[in-house]
Amino acid sequence: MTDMHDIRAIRENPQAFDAALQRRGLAGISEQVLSLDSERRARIAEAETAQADQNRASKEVGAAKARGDEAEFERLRQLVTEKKADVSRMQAEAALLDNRLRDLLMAIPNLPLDSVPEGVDENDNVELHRWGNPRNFDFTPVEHFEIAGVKPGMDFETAAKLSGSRFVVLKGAVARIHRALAQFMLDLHVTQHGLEETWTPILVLEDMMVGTGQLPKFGEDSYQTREGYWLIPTSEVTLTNTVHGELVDQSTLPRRMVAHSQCFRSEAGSAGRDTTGMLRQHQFEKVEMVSITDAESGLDEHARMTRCAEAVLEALELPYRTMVLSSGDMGFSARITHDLEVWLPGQNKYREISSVSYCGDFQARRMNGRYRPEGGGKPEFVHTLNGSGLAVGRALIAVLENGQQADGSVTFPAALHPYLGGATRLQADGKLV
RNA sequence: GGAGGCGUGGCAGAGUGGUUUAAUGCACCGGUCUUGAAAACCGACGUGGGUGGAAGCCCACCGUGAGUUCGAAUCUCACCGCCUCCGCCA
Repeated sequence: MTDMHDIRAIRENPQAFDAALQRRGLAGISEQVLSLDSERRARIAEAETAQADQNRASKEVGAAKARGDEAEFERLRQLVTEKKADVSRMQAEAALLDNRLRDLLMAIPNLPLDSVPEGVDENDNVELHRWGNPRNFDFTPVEHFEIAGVKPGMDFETAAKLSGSRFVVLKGAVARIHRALAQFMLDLHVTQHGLEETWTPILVLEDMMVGTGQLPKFGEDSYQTREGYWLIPTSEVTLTNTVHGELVDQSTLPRRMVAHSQCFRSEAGSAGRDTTGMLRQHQFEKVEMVSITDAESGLDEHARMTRCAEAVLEALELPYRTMVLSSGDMGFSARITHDLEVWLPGQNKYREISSVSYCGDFQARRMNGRYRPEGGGKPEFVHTLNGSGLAVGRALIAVLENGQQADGSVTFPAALHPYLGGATRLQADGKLV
């Protein structure tokens, strides 16, 4: 079976496994895992012994038939039939236990690294550093959807008519700024950070959602089509699963990719949260980075990817702080996560705009993505990382709120000017100039 | 939507009921040769699981799962995925 977790590691050090889960606020489960595991192995051993007997008898049957010994042939035939029943029964028992173990392990999240701060939720996240200083406003800054120049281009009413709540229609200048942001980010990562521009499907087979960890546990958070396709909640799903079932040469690592895609989330557990504005939508755009690396360079790659995301905010002159998530606030597949929180003057707080996670071999195990070490040797699981660079809708919010002026206009960071046809600001009447 | 085809090791590709312990080639690895390299030659070379100090031994795996059979990569059925042609369509 393909292990979702390293069963050998759990056998060798069940305390460490439980301790890691407890840091996530989960009960220790190694006892249950190991009892299933040892039971399963016992059944396997029995089944294999019986199978070996059957195989031996089967071979002798052929020989007896060949030399015309009918009596011996009949006797052995009988024996094989009996053994076969034994094997079949024992294998069924083993398979049952194997499936139960698999189901159990499938639902267990990745283990936090030791460096992850202990905590139960976002209040225990630890700030690593800040960049930039929030502006001093000589007026009271408002939220993005309240800015005079933004209002004509951000239409929640029409979107609600078309699609219900948590959707938006962007028009005119606002739509263009949104597009400009995505293009700018993509260009930055491709030309400055060496990531490979990638365009992927946004409908995927169920297996891919299992591979990155959305399934089987979090099906409620995503959308599925009548045909069985899943709409990706992030292009982490497609980019990471490019190595699904693959055995690649180590020399091709690291593989650094970036994609700009639509993302779809049902926000099932977010009722009542961020209901105004376009902070939390069912459909949004994101520029996503993914790295496929080997076991040795995973953590260095994490630092690098975090820098790639930070660089976007710095280029856009948006004040932010970099957090390391506490053990209780991390996502299912992550071993460690850096969140970038951008300053939103309208809310007077820092809000998540990027999340950069190192997943170790967790996702690779689920999708059986491996590499052949240089110089030969046994295949090893790749290590995977993903990070937003950045969420486009939230970047739009940040640019609008941080650039807002007393008269309801918005000034843009210089990096964006070329992407806006040279425009430097959004007037209070909604026009770009 | 209609019709047909295909799924074998990292890759390519044999194999249609029993010496398949899965041929062969390429790639990778070790070596010989060479000033060095290439070529050539020699050798090793699938994945997972169980067991065991170790060497080893055993089991499974030819998309997945059932079935037929003394015996299945090979036959049957279902499912999954891929491809081609036609139709429709950005």
